[in-house]
Amino acid sequence: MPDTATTVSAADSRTYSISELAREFGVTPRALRFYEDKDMLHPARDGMMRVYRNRDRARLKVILQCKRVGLPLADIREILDLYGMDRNERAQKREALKKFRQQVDTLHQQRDDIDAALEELHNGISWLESQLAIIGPASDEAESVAAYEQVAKAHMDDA
Amino acid sequence: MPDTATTVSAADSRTYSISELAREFGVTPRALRFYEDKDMLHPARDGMMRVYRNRDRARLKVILQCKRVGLPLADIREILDLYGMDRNERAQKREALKKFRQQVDTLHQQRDDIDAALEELHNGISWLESQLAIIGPASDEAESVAAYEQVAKAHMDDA
DNA sequence: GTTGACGTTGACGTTCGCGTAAAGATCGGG
DNA sequence: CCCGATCTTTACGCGAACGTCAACGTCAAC
Repeated sequence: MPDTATTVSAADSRTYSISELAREFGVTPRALRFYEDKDMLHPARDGMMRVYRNRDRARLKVILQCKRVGLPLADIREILDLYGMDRNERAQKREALKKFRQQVDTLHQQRDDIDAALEELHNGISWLESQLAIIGPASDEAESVAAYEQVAKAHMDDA
Repeated sequence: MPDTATTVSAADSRTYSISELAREFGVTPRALRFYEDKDMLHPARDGMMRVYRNRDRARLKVILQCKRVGLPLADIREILDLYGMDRNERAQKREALKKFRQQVDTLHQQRDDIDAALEELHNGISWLESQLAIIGPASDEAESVAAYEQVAKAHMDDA
């Protein structure tokens, strides 16, 4: 089964046009140019046109993985920079590891924020539900506004 | 204990200057003006100066609560608009309830995204750690780059 | 009188990650 | 020879939620 899969597997030394690579990863050519502008990719050139080799393809993969993980492009760039330093890749990896761990922390933080928000939301929801449960007693009286003021105050003062 | 607490409790009919109210809620005056510009607050005027009464204070409280919950200002504005309609507050509350439930869904979605990101991060971290565990065999050989390429490929192809 | 704290209204700047023209080069096909 | 597809660069737009001037008025205090 070598021939049929040739185009897909065989981690090869192909070259890619910008839109080829873009399609493969489900991004737009604009994104690739943008990453290049941010010094995250450095494709070769054939005349004017960008020529992506598998080095660039690998870097793009890293970029997109890091993006999925929520890292800002600036941080991703630093990580990629470290990978280019060739010599002391241990320091590089330690740096990347550091950033990853930081990102774990911030993600945990964000998750806690979301959980807190969800709690507040559930409070608000059950309050609204209780309000709606009171089928509508003296709702046509103009004092309903003042009533809201009162209830809202009681509700919010402990929040 | 009525006198001492007079300034704090006694849900009163005070008036607030913009910076008073801002300080009380830990936001900047600019934010309050911004909310007003977005028709979320409608303070009275004494000449040029904004005069906030407890109605506005309550609305601000709602705004900040909704913000904490992650609602965009546009949605918060709609919720506040509904509260102003006086008559049919049941429809209003149902609308708010709807938005709250929607927000619950999006927050759950975001949490799942974060969890997925955390998983990927943990994978990346343990990969980096394993790389660092190999105390550093032929790291001075120039082939370390190619080695990275290979390992990275193996790592990323299943991701 | 003048200083300083507070208020006002514009209006442009910021951050992020691209999208979206605009205007042109280059290439193969019909 | 022109068409359409694909590539290039430059550059402005966007959306969210304000920040940060600028330039000015107003007030009590010293």
